[in-house]
Amino acid sequence: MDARYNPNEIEAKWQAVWAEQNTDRTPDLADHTPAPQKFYALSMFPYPSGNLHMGHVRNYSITDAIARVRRMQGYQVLHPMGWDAFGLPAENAAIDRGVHPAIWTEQNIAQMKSQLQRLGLSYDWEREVATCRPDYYRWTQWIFLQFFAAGLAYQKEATVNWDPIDQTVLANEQVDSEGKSWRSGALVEKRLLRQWFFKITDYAEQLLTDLDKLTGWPDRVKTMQANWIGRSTGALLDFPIVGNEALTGEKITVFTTRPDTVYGVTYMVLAPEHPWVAQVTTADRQAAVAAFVQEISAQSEIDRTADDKPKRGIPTGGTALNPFTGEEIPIWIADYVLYEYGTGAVMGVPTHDQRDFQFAKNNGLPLKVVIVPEVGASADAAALTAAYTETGLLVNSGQFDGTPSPEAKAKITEFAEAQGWGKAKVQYRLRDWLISRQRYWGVPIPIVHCPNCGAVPVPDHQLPVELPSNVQFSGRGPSPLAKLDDWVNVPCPTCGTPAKRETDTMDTFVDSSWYFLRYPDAGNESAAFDPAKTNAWAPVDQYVGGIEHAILHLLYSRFFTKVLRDRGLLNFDEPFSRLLTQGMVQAMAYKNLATGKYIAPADVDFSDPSQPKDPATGDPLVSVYEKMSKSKYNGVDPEGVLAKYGADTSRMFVLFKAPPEKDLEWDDADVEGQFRFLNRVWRLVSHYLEARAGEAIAPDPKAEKDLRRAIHIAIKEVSEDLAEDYQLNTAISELMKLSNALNDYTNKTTPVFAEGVQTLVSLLAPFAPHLTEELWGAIGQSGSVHTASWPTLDESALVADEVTIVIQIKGKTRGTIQAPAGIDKDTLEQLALNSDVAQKHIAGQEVKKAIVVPGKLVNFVV
RNA sequence: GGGCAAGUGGCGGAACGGUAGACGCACCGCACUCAAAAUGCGGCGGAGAAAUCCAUGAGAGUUCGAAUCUCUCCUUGCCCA
Repeated sequence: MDARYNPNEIEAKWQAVWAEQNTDRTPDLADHTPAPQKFYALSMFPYPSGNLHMGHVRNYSITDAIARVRRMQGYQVLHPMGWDAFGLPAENAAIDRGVHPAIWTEQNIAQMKSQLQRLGLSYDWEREVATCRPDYYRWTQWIFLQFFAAGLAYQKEATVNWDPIDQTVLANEQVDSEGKSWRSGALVEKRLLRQWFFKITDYAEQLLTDLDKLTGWPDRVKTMQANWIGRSTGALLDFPIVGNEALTGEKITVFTTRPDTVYGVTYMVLAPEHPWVAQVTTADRQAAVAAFVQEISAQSEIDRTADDKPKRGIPTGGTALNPFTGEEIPIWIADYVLYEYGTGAVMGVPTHDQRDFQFAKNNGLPLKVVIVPEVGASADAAALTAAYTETGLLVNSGQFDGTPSPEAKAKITEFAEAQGWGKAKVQYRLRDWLISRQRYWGVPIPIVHCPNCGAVPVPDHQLPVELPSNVQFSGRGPSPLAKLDDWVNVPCPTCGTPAKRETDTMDTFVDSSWYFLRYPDAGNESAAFDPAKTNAWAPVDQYVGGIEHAILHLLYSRFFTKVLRDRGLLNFDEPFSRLLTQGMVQAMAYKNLATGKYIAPADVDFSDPSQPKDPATGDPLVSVYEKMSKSKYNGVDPEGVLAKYGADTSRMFVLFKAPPEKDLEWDDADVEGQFRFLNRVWRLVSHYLEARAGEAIAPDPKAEKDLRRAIHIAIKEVSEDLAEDYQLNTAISELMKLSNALNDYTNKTTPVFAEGVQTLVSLLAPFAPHLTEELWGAIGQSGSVHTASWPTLDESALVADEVTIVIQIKGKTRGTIQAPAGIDKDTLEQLALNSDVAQKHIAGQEVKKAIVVPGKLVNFVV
């Protein structure tokens, strides 16, 4: 064994050995009877940008440590990796640099794969998937057709972002905060296009109620999903349109969570996109209304509904009837009503809804109080300075006067139902998932549009519908696929008539909504997966990834799982049993508050160390920890850290510095600290080997027993830290304690010391796999430490002869005594009472009560 | 505005309702060295000579005992409006 720890040398050596021996191959569950204990450990797969960043290092180090621990604990482990490889950046590279997206993507995958391998992550690379490869997206298409067959994939008109200069559709992320195209700078317009949707709303209730099953998920993620689904109970109420020949007998239906306020309705509002707008509008109002509609169409949804923006609207001249009061009320259109949400129309109750209140005040609409806080309270609308949104008693509400408002919700709904004016309704904020993308680098939607048969699924045996490779990328005009006539024009699979392929591709979230089902059977060429294999490995036992996926990716994956279960392909209904959302990796950034610009750390003027300055302006800079990013010049490249300290130190640092779910502040000094620790472990083993080779020294029984206790405390604590919640930072601190105890122990020749060294190497293995593999061989163990078993806790070793007992007087700690372990309560109380500490503080006072916690403390109440 | 987290030394962070600050970083002292680095030993919340006292965002409460449980408030972050 070398005297010096040389990480680069041993890491390269062991990575080659592991690769050659295929150490991390997944065991075959079918080989084991009875069924073995399986463990499916999964990190969220990355987008292959070509550059590994610290967030990846953190994510994968966490999951790898977990996978390695479980292997050592005897589980059969599946720990795969793959690539979320479709998406915009590849298409941009094609436009900007003329390199085909497939080539660009595969190059990036190769690059990132070698970076990942440098980290010593125990992946079974035989199961690698890449969503952009036909052997994968063939099955994405097949799953789409499963949805289609189940009536869960359908087309409807929806708005898209339209760039009028480039004549192309833009993704939301290609539109900046000012509503301009990132490429052309043109003001983005809204256009209606016929597009594909997944009917996730059919599963809204299940997706909500099943959150209760997810006991291994962080509460905040569940809350975020629940908010996103947004279940609200209320009523659909109908307001007949009056005085309009074209719409005779038609009704405007609104959804409201406050049917108790229906007697206070003083106007109706339609979304500007509502199909009846033109017909409802009276002749004299047509021009003004059309202009308003045009203007609103240019605004983003966020602008339209933001709380701090004034709500704008204009009257249509049309009139509706409030059937409850018999009053005629004006119909308006306004920006804050969205056509996609609810029924695209709302009832206006200015007195009991704050948004309606402001709208009515701004537009001179009447107010009518229908709920008062208590009996006899003023019902004067003019006196209100804000809407009264609390519960109360109904007034001005006909037969419902005096009813408490919560009760009135149900009563008025029942009454409406009886009268044929409406019905109770559960509404969700969740909308159907728009999966159509008008671009090239995605999964082609396997549909052919036939003039006779309509939308016809491409037959299974014709899958995959491959992406053509002879494509021009300009970033202008329609999707590259739509421009390829020989690709678009095909006969209808059903009737043979000339027909056209669907040219939309799928949202990349579709690709990632099922990849975890593919890993258990990644090579399958005749099915997306063999249900027997996927049911055996899935659900994922531990999923690890960023909080930014708390809503969409995780919700979509849950949706897919439920749909595929209902199609008989899966026997479970939640894909991820436990979820760990790791925090961000942050680093110090220097910001000039005056200019709002970030300064690269290398450029900062540190001539006054207490006050960094902007080298250009001389302004003082504030230093703050922020998420690593190019724009803030605070990124730390993993390659540099790996080259300098090696993979083991990098892994140890990201695992030790903060609990996994919290943000981690990058600090070079702390990386050094971890490097020092690994060096100490190296020297410890080195000293141990020297001592072992020399003459044995007679052991001191008491010291040996204490050391053995320290060893088994470490086993206990580390095992507990890794049991469920993965407190990796404290697990490593326990290893440091054990290392310190062994270092302090002078007689390194004894069997107990040898046990200590072997235990330390084993417990450290999941975190620093290369170092421990080297040391495992050096101390004379055969095979790999990673296939060795996890140290077994000997409970008897934890028992101490003497324990420290805390002496408290009236709950205040006054000192400690040493007492024999395992003595009975009364003896302990006597011992404590007679102690110097107790005598001094009791000082003649009467002891009224003594609380004795065996092995811990005695508290005297005087 | 609503919901969910969180607030502990100079810093990151530990603490089944039971000695607050484990472990690490930074810093200080000492040893080794011509010197430095590395390494090793020791110190390190505040006040005090000490005995002790005070300290977990603020305030109340429950309890023999509260960083931990309850309530009110303040601050920060995230999600939803």
